[in-house]
Amino acid sequence: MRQKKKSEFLTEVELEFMTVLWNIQTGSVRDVLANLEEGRNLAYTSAATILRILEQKEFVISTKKGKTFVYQPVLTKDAYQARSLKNLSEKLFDDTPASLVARLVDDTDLTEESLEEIRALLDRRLKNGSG
Amino acid sequence: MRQKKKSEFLTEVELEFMTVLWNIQTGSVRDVLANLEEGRNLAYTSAATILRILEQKEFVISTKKGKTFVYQPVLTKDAYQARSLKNLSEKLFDDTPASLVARLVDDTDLTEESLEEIRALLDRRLKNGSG
DNA sequence: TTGGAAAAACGAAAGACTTAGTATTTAGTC
DNA sequence: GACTAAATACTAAGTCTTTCGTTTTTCCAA
Repeated sequence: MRQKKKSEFLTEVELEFMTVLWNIQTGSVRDVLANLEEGRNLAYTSAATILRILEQKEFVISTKKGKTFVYQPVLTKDAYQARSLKNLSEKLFDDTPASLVARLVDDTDLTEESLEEIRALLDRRLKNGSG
Repeated sequence: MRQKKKSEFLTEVELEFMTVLWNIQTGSVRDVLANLEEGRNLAYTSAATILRILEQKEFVISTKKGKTFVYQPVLTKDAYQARSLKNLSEKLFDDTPASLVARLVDDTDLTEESLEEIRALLDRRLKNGSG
């Protein structure tokens, strides 16, 4: 027997939709549909269903403008990024963020610039303490 | 005959099982079951099913020892970590690893030690070039 | 050689995800 | 107030995930 757990994370399609909403900030079903990537042919009703589900899961809220619902993210992209990273770190990196960064700089083909950039922001963070 | 689409990523339970296998390196259904976290009560047949699915998806291979199958990861943990990070970076960080690290050091409560450690390995990586 | 225990094979059930069709409601127009 | 176009609500099909029960196979010991 499996109890319904409050889903903390977005499914694939949900993330796709939230990404659009994070970009356009606010929009109707048609707006979101129009901002999906080229070649994505999704029925209007499918998009409406996804948005309704996102509202059920409290990732977005809607307000009625005329006869149209306008959707807006509740969770910021930054917050969801942080949540996802925390989860990945816990589940796959033994809750050791340093090892996550190690894997990132070892196995992804990062440019020298990216590496410098990363170090620079670490330096800033270490100087400004607050930790 | 349509062959089943093999997914590139592990589901929740699959990851749980792979984590055990990455630890013990090789093991039977009973071995894996015994190494799940305390309090996880899963039927033998459930564990067997998960391992069968993992084999179907080619995350593990099995060899027969007497009447028992012994399972072994095909994909290393390192490789799967890299794959997951690449995916997260693409899907949620606009394919910009630096912004991923930025989020990590900004929003996760990292200890000073973690930060130092991360910078240290960046320094090593920058000195040893190899990029 | 056969009986029994352990393992594997098979598949079912419940829920979640994705997609979309049909039905109903609604805002504005005449 | 009735009509119409557009939006929302409802529902369903098909697949995947997670769990586990039932049936079949397999090895070994008596």
